[in-house]
Amino acid sequence: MSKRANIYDVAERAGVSHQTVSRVLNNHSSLKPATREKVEKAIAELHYRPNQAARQLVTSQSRIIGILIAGTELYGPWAILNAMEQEARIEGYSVISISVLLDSPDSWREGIDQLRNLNIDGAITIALPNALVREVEKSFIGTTIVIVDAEPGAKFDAVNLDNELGGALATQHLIDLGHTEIMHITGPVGGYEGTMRRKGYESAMIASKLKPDVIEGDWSLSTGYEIGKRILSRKKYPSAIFAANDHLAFGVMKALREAKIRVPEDVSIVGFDNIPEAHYFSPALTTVSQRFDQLGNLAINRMLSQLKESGDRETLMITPELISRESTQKKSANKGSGK
Amino acid sequence: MSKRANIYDVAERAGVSHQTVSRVLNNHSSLKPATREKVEKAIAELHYRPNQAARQLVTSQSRIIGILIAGTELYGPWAILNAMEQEARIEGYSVISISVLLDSPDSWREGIDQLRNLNIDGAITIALPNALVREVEKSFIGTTIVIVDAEPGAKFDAVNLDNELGGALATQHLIDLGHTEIMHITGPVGGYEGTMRRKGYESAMIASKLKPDVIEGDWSLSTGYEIGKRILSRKKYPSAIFAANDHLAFGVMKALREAKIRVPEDVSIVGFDNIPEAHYFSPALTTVSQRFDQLGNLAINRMLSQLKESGDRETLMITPELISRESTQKKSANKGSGK
DNA sequence: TACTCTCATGTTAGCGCTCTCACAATGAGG
DNA sequence: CCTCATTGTGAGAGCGCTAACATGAGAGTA
Repeated sequence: MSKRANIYDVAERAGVSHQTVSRVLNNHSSLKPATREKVEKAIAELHYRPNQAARQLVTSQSRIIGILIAGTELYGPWAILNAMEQEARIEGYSVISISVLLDSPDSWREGIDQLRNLNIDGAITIALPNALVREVEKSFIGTTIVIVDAEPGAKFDAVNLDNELGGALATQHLIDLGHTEIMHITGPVGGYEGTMRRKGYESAMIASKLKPDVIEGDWSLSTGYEIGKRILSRKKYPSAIFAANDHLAFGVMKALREAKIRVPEDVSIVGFDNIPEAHYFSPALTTVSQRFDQLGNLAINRMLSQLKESGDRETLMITPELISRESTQKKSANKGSGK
Repeated sequence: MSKRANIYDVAERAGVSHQTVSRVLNNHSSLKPATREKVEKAIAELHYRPNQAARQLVTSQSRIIGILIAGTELYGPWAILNAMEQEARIEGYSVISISVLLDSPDSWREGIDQLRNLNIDGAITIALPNALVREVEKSFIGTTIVIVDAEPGAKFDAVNLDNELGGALATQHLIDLGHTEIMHITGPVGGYEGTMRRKGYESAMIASKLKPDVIEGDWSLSTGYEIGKRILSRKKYPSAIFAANDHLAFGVMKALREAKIRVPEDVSIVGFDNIPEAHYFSPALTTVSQRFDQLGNLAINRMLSQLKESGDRETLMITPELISRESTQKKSANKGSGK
């Protein structure tokens, strides 16, 4: 195995010109079946693989999609990324993902820079804060962009979960169970998803003439725990809590547990995301389920169709679903509030 | 913004030859500072970025590392991958990850194929079944390979957690608490990590003259749950269980909870991995912690040093640590066994 | 039989870069 | 003032591929 074969080696072996080999490689029409077979035989014998760099150089497309992702601790982004990778592979594309720190603009710039140095055909952003999405839009002028789980801009395709609906669903579930003091713990401020979930919560509350009670969080387990403790230090605590994601809910539940407050008997809890652990938690977590895989697939499909026939901008929305488990129950008259 | 600038455009603007620009780009010595500055100014003004494809074509290296990963549901591989991406970025490398299905050799072939079509400088495998690792070794002859969390071969660098030690640590912890009937739920058969953890368990048991009691599992929550139910249907159940990962432990705990068997009062449970949720579970899970980030960093460092000065093969090992939480306690005489 | 027209294949140029080699300019030593 | 090393810069080739154009062999038509 001296050197990697190139297109001329194949051509020589097959007794044709290198151009004919290229035609076989790219599935051109007007090729005699016999010729094609000869070439394919030679390709197989030499274990020939086209050099992607050369191909990229001349076609100026890499069949690589760059993905900018934040919040590396979280299940959601990874699940989406994974779905994207699978879907892209089917279409012969690959995916390069760069993950940046949610709260470090320096790391944003660095990530964007690296992505720009790569020859990517398009960029997808997953769950980025609004400010970073704007940054990406500015940096990738001329590049196709698809935005996932972030504030849609008019200029780019976006694929989102209907976070507002999800927030409303969660809240309405608690209202339907008779709760009136329902607190909401938000995701990080400046993030699209959290903002929309909060909006859903607020409108559902107001629609039922209830007073919203919001405390700002982020997506982390530890913040959930901290906030749980903070809630307990109040004079009065709510009978139900809607946390903006499952991790926050887990954190809160730990704090409640430590204070011997029972879920769901004393406090009902709803999460958001339906991460795999939610079903197995004790008590099993009522949550809003989102199809991460679907989100990923849709995003890739949008990207590829933009790449092929750059059509109109679209914002797709997928619909969340409430999964009712053990962590929520009807409010009982004698419980839920006061210390 | 008509077209992307190339090296000649920069050269013209700076009043030098393209070759001098190339030298600036590649940090050659023997360049007058004044010349360098002129060129850098032109680069900035034109927003010039070198075309990677052209560079790859001539240098025949892409500065991209391909990563083959399995078990997409799991926290561990993603955490490792994430660490790798960060570390690679520091060195100016990028990472392309391909994830394959643990139990589908078809998907293995496909993943390997895609990776081979890419111009990667090296390949890293994460947590693959032994059979797949062998497959990778065969397919990437001539390519630098680093194996993470899998059976080390003599021919390649490997970076592993000391899984055997981890298994022993977990088991010994239970033995130290006075347990004698300690069951182990393994990871998937044919996987390196699970096998080694089991080995650690078995030697610890035998060293204490206890009889190993093993049931084969995989890495999933649902399998943990199924096995939990199966254990309960026995005449006698153990007073302690060591599950090969945290997800299995969570599953088992749910099954126990449903049967009103208390953890840790009736049964102590130890997991493995220390996923973020472990600390927040109810009861908080005693587990064996592994530094996924460290694993990822080491792997990238091995890879890069191989790429630079292909030295000797090494197998690195990192050390796990037992994290004792609420799910384990001293065996009390009157409990733990029988229905 | 000459003339188009199609199909199948070959020839050539060039994508943007790095590498090798050649050469000009500078300065030290005789 | 000439030689010779040393340093800085330029010219040209070529990496492996695709796209555009060129060519030749048959088939179809008058």
